[in-house]
Amino acid sequence: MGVIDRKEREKVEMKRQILDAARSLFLEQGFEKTSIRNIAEVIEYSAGTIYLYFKDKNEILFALHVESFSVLMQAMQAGIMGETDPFERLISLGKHYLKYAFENPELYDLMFVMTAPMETLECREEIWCDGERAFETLKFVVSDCMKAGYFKDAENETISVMVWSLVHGLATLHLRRRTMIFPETKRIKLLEDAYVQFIEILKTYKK
Amino acid sequence: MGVIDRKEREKVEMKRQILDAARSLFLEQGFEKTSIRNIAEVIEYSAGTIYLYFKDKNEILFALHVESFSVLMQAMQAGIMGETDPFERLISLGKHYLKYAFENPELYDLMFVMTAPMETLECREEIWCDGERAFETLKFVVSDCMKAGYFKDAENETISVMVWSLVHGLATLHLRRRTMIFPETKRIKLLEDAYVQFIEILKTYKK
DNA sequence: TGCTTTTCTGAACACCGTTCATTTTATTTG
DNA sequence: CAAATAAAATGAACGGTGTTCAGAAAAGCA
Repeated sequence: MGVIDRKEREKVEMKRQILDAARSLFLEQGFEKTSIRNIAEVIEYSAGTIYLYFKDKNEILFALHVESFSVLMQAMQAGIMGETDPFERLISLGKHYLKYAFENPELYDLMFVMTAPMETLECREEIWCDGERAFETLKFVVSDCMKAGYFKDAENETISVMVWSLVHGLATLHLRRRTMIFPETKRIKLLEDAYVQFIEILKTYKK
Repeated sequence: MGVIDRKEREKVEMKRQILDAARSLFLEQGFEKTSIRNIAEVIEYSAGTIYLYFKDKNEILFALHVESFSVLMQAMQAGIMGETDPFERLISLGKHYLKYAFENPELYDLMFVMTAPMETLECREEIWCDGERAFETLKFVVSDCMKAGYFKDAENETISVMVWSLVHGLATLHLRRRTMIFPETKRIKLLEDAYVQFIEILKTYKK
């Protein structure tokens, strides 16, 4: 029967509609202020229908989180491919990561700050594969840097966590409004400078 | 009239009761799951009464945020006073900051991650003084390090933002469950190693 | 066409933050 | 002390939330 195939397609299509509506509402008015009823209204279905396609609101967040990772991964890959020198690759990787965070604040939040998507994973007893893949990419680049003599003989994973923490820290301090203490016009510059400075210091730590 | 003095004391006392109840509920079951009605129940008043002492829920969060900063500032001061060498002070400052974050995850969240307290400030058109004071402390220590020849001739503020971002990144990646990708037994060690490694790299960046 | 299965709805539930008329309590005045 | 006034506390109500589920509507099959 081609019917069940079509039904399957329709189910996927409906999930798409829900996610598209959810994403657009989230980006427009934030997560907190977006309700299931809002999403239902946009796709012109009743609120109850949403629950035939997603277990709960967290599962919608989680699905968007997965989507967003594929975009970030592309950006990161672009960052790597644009350079040949290992250390330049690391610099570019970080820049692309930060660029993604600043250009997609709500999505970055979903991927690396909100606890809701992690709760979905935990109750499914699954692993955070998307995060792991992104981190593996970083480790890969760090590994090449080490082969080129950078980072003396530190542990790859230690260096990678350090780099990740730094860029994540820069991103979240800003996205969660803690750069309020700096003049508005200088905030971005200060964060960029801090990143450049960090890279500069890293560069000098060679064998 | 001694009456209005007493009334004033009673008002302060009531605010204390509310904040104590709120803090204990928050630490116990998180912010999201604590309602005004919950708080009211603990102090054995009706929910409406809370609003005679605090404008809204955000203002309660903000008050706790202020409280928490005074504890963090003490911890940071202790970190500085425990050492005499400028660079050792910086190391200790960071350690105490991280210790506070890991020992008081909910409060750290309130101080540096949640947007609610910042919104209270923004609609009051005030400055985030508490954050500023903490950052000034860091800048002070960095300044002493620079006088001792560290950080070549980088900008104090740039270095300070970098250090803050790194420790904040370490803290939030963990508190918001993004260290799930590492084996549970090694998470803390990895974060500590990353901090030590960062310090080690910083140390070598001298004039 | 009638029967079954799938899909969808919308009312209901138990919450939430917040407001406000009303009642209770405390203070001041005659 | 009693009456009048002022302050504090209540609890119902409002409009919202996520979520569930009996019953209605639509689709697929005989």
